[in-house]
Amino acid sequence: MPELPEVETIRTELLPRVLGQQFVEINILDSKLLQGLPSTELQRVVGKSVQRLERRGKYLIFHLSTDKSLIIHLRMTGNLTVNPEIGKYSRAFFLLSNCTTLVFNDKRRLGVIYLVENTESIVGKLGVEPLSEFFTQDVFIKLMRKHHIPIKTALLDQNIIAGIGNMYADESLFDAGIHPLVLTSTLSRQDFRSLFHSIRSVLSAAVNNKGASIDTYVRPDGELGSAQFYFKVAHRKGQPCYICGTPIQRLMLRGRGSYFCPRCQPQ
DNA sequence: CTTGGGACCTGGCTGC
DNA sequence: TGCAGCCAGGTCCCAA
Repeated sequence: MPELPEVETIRTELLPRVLGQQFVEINILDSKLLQGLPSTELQRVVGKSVQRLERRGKYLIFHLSTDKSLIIHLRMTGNLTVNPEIGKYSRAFFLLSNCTTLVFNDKRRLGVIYLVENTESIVGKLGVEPLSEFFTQDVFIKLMRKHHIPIKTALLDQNIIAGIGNMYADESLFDAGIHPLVLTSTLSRQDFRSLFHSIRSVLSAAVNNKGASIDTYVRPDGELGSAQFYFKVAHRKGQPCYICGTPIQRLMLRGRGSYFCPRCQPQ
């Protein structure tokens, strides 16, 4: 699933292909993508160029040479590729002035495209960027201590920290040796310090590995990411923990599967 | 404030 | 071989 490392990889690899380029042609194959925005509105982007490509949480923001910005969220199964064939799951494609074709593919049709004047109307509620300078130990501890909820629920709340999804929440908690159900209010300062460093190292390692190609995620050029090869708990139910050999378990938390080692992450 | 559930969505899997 | 039923999880929404 596209989480922060996947969206960041897409951003950096797309950047040289789209920066400064004009939209020449826009084709929406699945109008559901636009969430009710008339397709004709989106056509007004034709002739505008990409001034800046930004990631905020799991959102990708195309700042254009107009007062509107194009925002894409890939949700569960979306990806963005350049110059591929238009396939069964292609929902939209964009032709750019350098002849790059940008294709939005999405098997499960949950991905969305917004066109807005004020990007804050979409991303304004998002919490702190975990790889930014604004995310410090003290900020993290203050944010966590405001809540009394299971730590994994807190990590998944995009309005607290932006960009962590199910896979990297599990990996971070394993790295810090913290059980996903432990309440934020019962964790020690040392627990938070440890988890803070785990979040940063898990996310930055995954960015360096170009994201995790589980299910439908591919990089813009079609290549796979390799972060999945380094997963220690995510999607490893029943397999032995690399540290202690105990079989990895899975529990349900707010309708999401949570993978953890019952021995390394005691409750 | 928090929790739990449902909705969206469909490919892929299981089991009969 | 077919088909029903369930699962995957990012985000939003509603009821309790």
